[in-house]
Amino acid sequence: MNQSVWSEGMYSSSSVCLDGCTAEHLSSFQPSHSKALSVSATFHRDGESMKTLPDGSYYSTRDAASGLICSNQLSSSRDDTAGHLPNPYLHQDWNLNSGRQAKRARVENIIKGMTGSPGLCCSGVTTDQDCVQEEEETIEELPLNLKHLDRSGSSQSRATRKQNLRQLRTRFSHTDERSEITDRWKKVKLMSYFQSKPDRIKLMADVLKDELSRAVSRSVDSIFKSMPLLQTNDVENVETDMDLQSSTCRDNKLPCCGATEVPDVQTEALSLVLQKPNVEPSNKFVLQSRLKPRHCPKSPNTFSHDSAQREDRVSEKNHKCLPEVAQSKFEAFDAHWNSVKVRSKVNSRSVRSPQIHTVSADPMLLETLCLPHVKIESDSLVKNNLYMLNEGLTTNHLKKAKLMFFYTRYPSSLVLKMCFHDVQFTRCITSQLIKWFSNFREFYYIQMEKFARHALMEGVADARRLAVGRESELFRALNMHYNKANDFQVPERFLEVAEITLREFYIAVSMGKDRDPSWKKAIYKVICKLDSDVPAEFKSQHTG
DNA sequence: TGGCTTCCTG
DNA sequence: CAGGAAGCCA
Repeated sequence: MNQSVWSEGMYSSSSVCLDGCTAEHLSSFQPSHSKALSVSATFHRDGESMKTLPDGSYYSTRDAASGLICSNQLSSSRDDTAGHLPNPYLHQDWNLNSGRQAKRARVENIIKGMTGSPGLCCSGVTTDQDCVQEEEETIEELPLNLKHLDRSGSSQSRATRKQNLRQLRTRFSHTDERSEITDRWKKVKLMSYFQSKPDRIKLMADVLKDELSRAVSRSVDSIFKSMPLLQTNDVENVETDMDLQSSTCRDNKLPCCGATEVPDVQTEALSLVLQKPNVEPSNKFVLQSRLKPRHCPKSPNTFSHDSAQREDRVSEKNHKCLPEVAQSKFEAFDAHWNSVKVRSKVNSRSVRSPQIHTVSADPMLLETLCLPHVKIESDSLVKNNLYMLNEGLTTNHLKKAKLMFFYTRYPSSLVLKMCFHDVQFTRCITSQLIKWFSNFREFYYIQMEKFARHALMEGVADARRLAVGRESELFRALNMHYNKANDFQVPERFLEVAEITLREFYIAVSMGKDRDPSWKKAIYKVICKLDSDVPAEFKSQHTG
């Protein structure tokens, strides 16, 4: 469908171009007030102009010499060969070239379709006599005090007609929909009575345009109101995954991501959702969706009351292993260590967005509505939906990998594939995951060495006095790195492994093994044997 | 030789 | 966290 149909301007325009739509599209595109107001629309199939009927069926205009007026013909097809003055408010279906009677018949048919009143309209080709008779009948319905008015229909100026139309629009814009339509058409009939026949036709056409615009506008509104898929969850996903990253292509220098680096994360993410055509940035619908507040409940803290009590006990134990005096000194040591050992990390690198194959949560609806730009926008909003297949790793995957580290420091490729089966595994994806765990280990061992040296400096004489509890500084540092949100219950086994690692480092440093450049390898050998199985939850269907 | 790991750097 | 170099190992 022509995008202009959905632009702001459509609400005040009668131009309803449905080119590109199929009959199926239109059959579902029913105005919300179809009972009160039937709207015809035109689309094209194999070069043939098709028209819809109020009941949803459609037929070819080739076969129809008269009948429903094509809305876009109303607006775009104009031919003044009939000798009518051009009227910017009036565009008749001159293409059919059936003469004034046929034109009048079509107008009358529109009235029939919109009012549903058989008494108001002639079927098929109507003669002037028919319509004169109809007008006589209509006059009988007029209030008595109006009957005396001159019914010769002295021609009014077009300015007067416009004014009449404006008055109609103004006066009947806030009343009940159905009675409003009925009343409107009564007024139109009344107004038209005082005008010459050509002017009456023009007035009718003007009002028809107005009604058509109203109907389409209401239909669009109702359609948008009935689209739940672009609500909160999707917006939340957008915000969550704005900082998606995928360095996988860089690994192999493949252009698969098709991403040009831009400084702004959001810009990156949005630019990669799809190569969009020029989409109206002022699209009200998109704007509203983006502005919707996120109200996704944060995952509950999994720490139970029991575990909190246990932590309290552990906390006391840990305070014993790290003397209070050392607590204050540790900060100075930490600063010194960081300046000497820990390399400054530049983490401001903009994360990269993955290339994602997305399928809209409800593609059928969007396709049916012929809203290509809405579909594109919604694609950007539903990245985490059911049909997604990641070609890149997201921040959710990173978070999951960090949590996995609590169980396994040296995951095999098989384990990685089992835990990240929502990712299309390639060599570069595997490399990136392995690299992640390598980085995790690096941080882990750096922390271990730092705390081991600190303990040694503090005069801890026995490695058995070193313990790692949930309240220890070491654990806090690790937890901050791997479980920043602190919404994951770190397994007890990890604390045990961390304690073993700390003691290994302490022993190695205290024995002077660190003079050997490869002194850490022996520790690595020990630690790599302490991996646990990753829980089944990590291998379940959904990441995160 | 390819896969994996650590170390170093940004 | 990523990139790259270097080393180890089957």
